[in-house]
Amino acid sequence: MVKNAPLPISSFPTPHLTVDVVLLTIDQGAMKVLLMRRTCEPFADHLVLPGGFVREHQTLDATARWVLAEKARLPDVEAEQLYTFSEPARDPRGWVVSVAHFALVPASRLRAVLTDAGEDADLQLAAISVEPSGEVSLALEGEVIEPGFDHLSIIATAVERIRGKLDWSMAAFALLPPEFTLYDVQRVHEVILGRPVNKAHFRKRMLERPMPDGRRLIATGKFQRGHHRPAELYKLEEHAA
Amino acid sequence: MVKNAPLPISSFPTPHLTVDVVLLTIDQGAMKVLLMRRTCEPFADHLVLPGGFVREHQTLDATARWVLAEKARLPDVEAEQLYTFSEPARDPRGWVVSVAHFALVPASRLRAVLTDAGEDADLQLAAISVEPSGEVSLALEGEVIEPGFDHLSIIATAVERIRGKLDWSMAAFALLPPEFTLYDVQRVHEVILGRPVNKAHFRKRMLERPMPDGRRLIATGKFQRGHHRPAELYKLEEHAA
DNA sequence: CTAATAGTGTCTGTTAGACACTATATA
DNA sequence: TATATAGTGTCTAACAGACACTATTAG
Repeated sequence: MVKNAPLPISSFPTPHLTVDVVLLTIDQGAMKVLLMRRTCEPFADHLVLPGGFVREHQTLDATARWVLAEKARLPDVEAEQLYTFSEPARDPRGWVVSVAHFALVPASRLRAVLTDAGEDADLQLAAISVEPSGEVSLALEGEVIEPGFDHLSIIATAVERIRGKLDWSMAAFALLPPEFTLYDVQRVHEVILGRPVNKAHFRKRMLERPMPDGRRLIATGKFQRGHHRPAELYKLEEHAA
Repeated sequence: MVKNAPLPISSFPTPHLTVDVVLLTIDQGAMKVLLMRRTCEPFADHLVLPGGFVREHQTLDATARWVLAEKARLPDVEAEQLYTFSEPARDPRGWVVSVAHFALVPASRLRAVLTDAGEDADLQLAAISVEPSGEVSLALEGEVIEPGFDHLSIIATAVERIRGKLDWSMAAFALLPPEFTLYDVQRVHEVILGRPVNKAHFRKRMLERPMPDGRRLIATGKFQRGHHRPAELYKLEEHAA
């Protein structure tokens, strides 16, 4: 695989390079990940992360966006690079290195895609369980499932990453609709961290401290009516631009 | 995107895959990075990060260790994966994707390698300056230098990463000899963070809190004699195994 | 009214920085 | 002695969790 640019770069074999995307959401009080059912070997009929080969003259980010748009039918979703997986045996077909990315989307938007696409798209939302030890497992309608390739490791890495950056990032808001109650935000944090957080303190902190990008939470004056006392809806301040 | 088992995987071109290593150290009160002088085009005579192609049946970690051992003459140094750089124009020779790693080593050990190898090895230690804005620049003996390829971006990413994890990691100890004074540790933190830290509080925290791996700092009873009051030497507790 | 959820006030322990203080070596 | 560096004690502010309290809706 010698390049014809000024000089040959090297005579060694080159790997196939792919991007796999861990699309996380919070649905019914649980972290879930989008998987696709494979139709061919290897791992035919297994569920795997959506992914695709990196094309020449394309960046990894662009490939991740392409995967999200084409395979998950989610244009306009940003992905962040997670880790590059290179175990030689990770793909039985040969030498395939995968740059894992992760992305966050509100369950409402994902549900729309799933029902719109119907079942023919073979898109599934698997629930993620995280042991206190950090071990991760997946379940579909209560049944534990084993994803293909090394994709369980990739998902575990994504969970670890989002837990680590939750506090100083806007991650929670990427998982929520544009307007939300403070309890919604708290529940997102609790689900991701896998433990309860202090209500009074959490609310104070969210309202007093601006987000990493400088924006604050502002009350909309609107209320979410439920069976009991309505909760006020908040939104992120507009971008200062 | 044909995926017939077992081969071929895809008919698209595949990229060259390399590993570049950001080897950081603290020397004379400054963060420094190990660079090598290139002898051929492109960027002939420029300084660049040590790196190498990933071979088939090798992991990225193994490649990073190989680069450290062969190019920097530092066997037994561990590298951590940093970020994968994929800008199509980053290498004028063609499509080269690089998985950047970073590693930490005490200046004493690096100095030994540099003097031992002599200047024929073309290894250089460049000082890293970090603006409050986060912008990074390199200097060699006071002269600002521009490394080849996108390696300045890679170094900036490494600085950002080590700043972020300094507090909860053992990073400082990888940059120090086995025995050190508490001031040594404080100075490492100050250089990396680019700001002073509180002496009394820093010492208390270092002595009271175990490291992430559970080990504590223990006094050796030995003292480093200088021009004034000697400072006690500490070391990391032995591994519990 | 009660039940249930929304939201607040107050206490307490921990962490961090400021800053002044003591301690001990060399010269 | 002076001086520079090593190391500590104390105050204060910010932060986080515990927990009880008030507030407002549906029914």
